[in-house]
Amino acid sequence: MAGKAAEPQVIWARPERTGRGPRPAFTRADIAAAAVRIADTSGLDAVSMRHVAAELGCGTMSLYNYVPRKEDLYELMIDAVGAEHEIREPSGDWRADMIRNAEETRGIMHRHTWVPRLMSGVYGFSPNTLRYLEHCLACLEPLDAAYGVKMELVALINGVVTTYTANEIATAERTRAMPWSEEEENAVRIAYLGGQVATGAYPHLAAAFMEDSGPIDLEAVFRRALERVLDAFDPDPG
Amino acid sequence: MAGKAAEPQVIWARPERTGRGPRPAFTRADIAAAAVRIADTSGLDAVSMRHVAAELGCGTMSLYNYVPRKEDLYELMIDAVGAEHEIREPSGDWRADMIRNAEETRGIMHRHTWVPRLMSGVYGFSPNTLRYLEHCLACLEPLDAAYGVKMELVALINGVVTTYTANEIATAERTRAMPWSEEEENAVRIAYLGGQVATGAYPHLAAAFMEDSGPIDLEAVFRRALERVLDAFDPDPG
DNA sequence: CCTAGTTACGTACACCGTACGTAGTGCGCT
DNA sequence: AGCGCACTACGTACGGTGTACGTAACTAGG
Repeated sequence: MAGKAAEPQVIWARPERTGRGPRPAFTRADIAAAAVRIADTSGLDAVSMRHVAAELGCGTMSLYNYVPRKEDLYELMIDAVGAEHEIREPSGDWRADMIRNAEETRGIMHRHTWVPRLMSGVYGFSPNTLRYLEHCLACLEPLDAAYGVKMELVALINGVVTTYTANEIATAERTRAMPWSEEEENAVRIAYLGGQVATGAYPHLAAAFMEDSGPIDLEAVFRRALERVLDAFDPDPG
Repeated sequence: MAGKAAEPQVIWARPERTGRGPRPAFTRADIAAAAVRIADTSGLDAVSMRHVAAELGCGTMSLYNYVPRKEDLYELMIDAVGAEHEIREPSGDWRADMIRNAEETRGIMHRHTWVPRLMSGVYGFSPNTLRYLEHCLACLEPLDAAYGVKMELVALINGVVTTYTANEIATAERTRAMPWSEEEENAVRIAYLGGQVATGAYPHLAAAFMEDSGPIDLEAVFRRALERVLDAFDPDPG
C-alpha cells in the first residue's frame, strides 16, 4: 500500500546485485574478508563500520550500500569463516566424520577467536552454514535415525564445540591480556578461590580441588565431551 | 617496587569495602539489582554506565568507584541472577536433580533473556556461581565417578542449557522485533531457504525439510538433549 | 590532629552506529 | 535514443558510548 515494500531482514534473502545503477566496487566476499582481517589482527572490537570501510578504501557510509546494519556485517563474517570447512567425501563412519567436523570447527574458532562471541547473535542459515549442515547430514547417512534426530545431533555437537572452544579462548585471552605477570594474577585468583573454599561453605568443591592435580589438558576435555555426546546418539555403542 | 601495586583483575578478588573514606552509598548488590532491572525492562544494550548510575541516583563517574570496568558490571549481573537458584536438599536421584537444576537455569534465562549473551564473557567464579556449582556436586554425590568427571558433567550440562536456551530466545526475539508481520518475514525466509534447497545443492537438507512436519516443541527438544547428555554419564542406563 | 586513601562527580575526549541529504552513474523501459 | 529511476558514493551531523582526569568533601588509622 503506502510506503516502501517490506525489505527482508536477513541479508541472505537480499540479492547482492540488482542490475540498476553503477557497478558496485566490492563484493560481499571482499567486505567479509576485510572485516575478518581486522578482527583477526586487531580483535572484534576493532571491527567498526569506519575501520572496515577504511580497509576497503571507501567512505564509511558507502558500506551501508552493501551492509544495511552492522549485524549483517557479522553475518558476512561468520559465513566467510564457514568457507574454511573442508568438505570431503563421508567415510562411512559417521562417528569419525563428526569428530573430524567438530575438530575442524574448533580449529576455525581457534584461528578466528572472535567467532564464538558472534555465534549467538547470528541467523545461522548463511550459504556456507547451509553447506556445512548439508555435509554433516551426508556424514550421518549411515546413522539409522530420523532427520529430526540428526538435526538435533548436529545442533548439540555444534553447541558443545562452541561453548567449549569459547571457554578455551576466554581463559587463554585472560592470561594473555594482563598488565602484570600471569603468576601474579593466578596467585590472586588462587588466593581468592582458596579463601572462598577455606570458609568451609563449599565442601564438595574443596574435595574437587583436592583431587585435581596438575594442569588440565583442555583438548582432551573437549574430546571426551564430544565422545560422550556421540555416545548418546550411538545405537551400537562400544 | 615502583608504582602502585597490582590490583586483581577479577572483581570478586577485590574487597567490597576497605574501611577508609566515607561510607559507600551503595552495595554491589544494589548496583547489580539496578543493572538487572534495566536489562530486564529495556534490554542489555540499555545497560550503560550512565543509565545504571541514573537508576541508582548518582553521578556516572561515581559508579567507577564500585565497578572498575563495565565488564565487571556484567559480572555482578550474572552473579545477581545466580541468586535465583533455589538450592534444595539433593533427593538422592542425581539424574532428576540435575534435570531440575537445568530446567531452573533455563527458567532463569527465560526470565532474564540477556543472560546467555553475557555467559561467554564472564569469569565464572562469582559467589553465587560457586554456590550453584557446589550444589550440583552435592546432587552428584550418588554418582560413582571422580570429581573431574562430575565437573565435566556440570560444564557440559551448563553448556547445553546455555546454547539451547540462547537459541530459543534468539528465535523468539527475532519474530518479536519485526516492523512487518511475522507471516511476512517468515514468508521471505521460507522463500529464501526454499530457493536455496530447490537448487538441488542440498539434497539431505531438502529431505530433512520434507520430513519435518508442523512446528517443533522447543522445550521437548531441550529436554531430549538433556536426557541424552545425562545418558552419556549414566553407568546404569535405562 | 593530621593525613592518606576513599567517595563523589563534572568535564572532556575519542569513538561508535547510522539518519539524512546531495551528487553522479548506468540499466531498463518506452 | 533517450528519459527516468534505482542505485552507488560519501560528507556531515547527532546522540550515544566507555572512561581518563581533576577537584572537592569526607573519614578512619597512625
